[in-house]
Amino acid sequence: MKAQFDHTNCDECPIRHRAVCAHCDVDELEELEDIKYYRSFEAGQTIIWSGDQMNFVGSVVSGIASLTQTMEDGRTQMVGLLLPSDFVGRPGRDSAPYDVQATTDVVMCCFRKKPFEDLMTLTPHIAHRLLQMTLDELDAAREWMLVLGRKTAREKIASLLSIIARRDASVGQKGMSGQIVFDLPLTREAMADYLGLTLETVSRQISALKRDGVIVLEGKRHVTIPDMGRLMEEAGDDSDGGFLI
Amino acid sequence: MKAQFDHTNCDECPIRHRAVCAHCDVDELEELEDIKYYRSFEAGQTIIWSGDQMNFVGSVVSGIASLTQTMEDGRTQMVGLLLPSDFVGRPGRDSAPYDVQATTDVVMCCFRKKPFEDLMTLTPHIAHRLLQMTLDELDAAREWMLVLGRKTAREKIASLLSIIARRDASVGQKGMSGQIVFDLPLTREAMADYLGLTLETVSRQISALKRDGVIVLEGKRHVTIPDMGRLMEEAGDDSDGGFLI
DNA sequence: GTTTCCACTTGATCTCGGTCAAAGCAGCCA
DNA sequence: TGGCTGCTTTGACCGAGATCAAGTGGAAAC
Repeated sequence: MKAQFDHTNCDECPIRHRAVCAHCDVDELEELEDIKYYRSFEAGQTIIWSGDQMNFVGSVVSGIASLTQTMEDGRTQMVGLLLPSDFVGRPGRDSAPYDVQATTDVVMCCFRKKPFEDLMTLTPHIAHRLLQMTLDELDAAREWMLVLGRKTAREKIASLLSIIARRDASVGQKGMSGQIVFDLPLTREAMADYLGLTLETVSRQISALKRDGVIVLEGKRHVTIPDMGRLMEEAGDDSDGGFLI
Repeated sequence: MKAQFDHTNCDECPIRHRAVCAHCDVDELEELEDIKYYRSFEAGQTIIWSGDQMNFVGSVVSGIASLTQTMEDGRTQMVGLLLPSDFVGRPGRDSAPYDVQATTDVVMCCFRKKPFEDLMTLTPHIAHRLLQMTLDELDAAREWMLVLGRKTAREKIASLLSIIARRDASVGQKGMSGQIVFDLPLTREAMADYLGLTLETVSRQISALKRDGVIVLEGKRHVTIPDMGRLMEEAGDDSDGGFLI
């Protein structure tokens, strides 16, 4: 598992064009290459515990990780979904503010924090890129606040499906009837934790969307979206939201 | 109103030690001073409309502003509260992702975006400080996701009160019985928009907290917290949360 | 083959917060 | 002084989603 990424050159990296190292020039990339190493995690494993010292930062290369906060009585809220190319860690901070968990098997490209921070002060490209990525995350978090605070259960499910579709999907039949097909990377419980619902409600609403023809389910995880516009309407988003079919 | 800040030197600025310009050295500060200007807004005024071109960035000097997202059918969610020293704007972005509104009368210290961005590429202090502030905002947004997704109405109110208390309060009687006293800067409706509730529910829960002695109200806005620990328990936060009385 | 397990579905009931409606209350203008 | 106007409180009722409780189905284990 680990070997499949070891010794990979950065310019062959599948996520490089979206990750923090995008737009780095050749010598910057070499510096990064010197301090990087890969780590693998199995589904369910906790990558970082809330409050832990974090001695590395890095990017998700494959798989899905999640950021979760938990109250003493066990109520949990997922506060972020990390897909390939997303950045993990806070340069300049010592301890993690929430748990990071591997939702599926995950491979990460890691940098020890100190050398990375040093590099960041020297290479404005990286600092700039990191600021842009952080601003994107902030926008995503705030968009999610609207979902959590004001949307109905059905709208929440539709919102989650369209977010996953947007980042994770492959287009099936091309052309005008461009269906979107993907596998849900989350259990019903994980979806519930992301959406601020119970898993029963998630299940019921998915059944309802299926009954109404908004989605097509094969098995429990394989989803087809016959009409992305319809799904976005169900999500309550402005008609297009910059989404490209 | 405007005149009271015009021509002020940065090193006399009341919010300077917390704002984006903190830790700048003298010549950096002079550069900022060259491109800064003040703008005032009245309570209720919209500072930036969602989707607008943003040609400036800046810091809140006094007053309170809020970031809000609105759905087509009118449901609105406040996604951020900007207190003095908080930064407004996204270097490197053209259009605003949400409305910025003056909740009270607001004075802002603005910089035209282009010169600020240029300055940022030259002065690592500012870029670094901005990244740190953005990471703080991200943490705050994610903490709020837990509030929106998993807390009860009573816990939501208690959470909001303790956040305002933390940043906005003055300590009354010093010593062991350190009461905390402040004026609510938000209407019941604005609180509801922040908490994902209706204004009626906000009103009822405030009445309940008052009845139970968690808070003391004089009039509708003046709040005394006799026991901050008690309030934080009601908010469902971990006992101390790093809060210092 | 069948047992077990786990993720999921479905049903019955309850409850918290939303909705609708009516006052209360302070500041403001005439 | 009196009536507006806008913010707030309070009450009565309702419903979306939570809770509690079976039941289903498919894949791995024996």
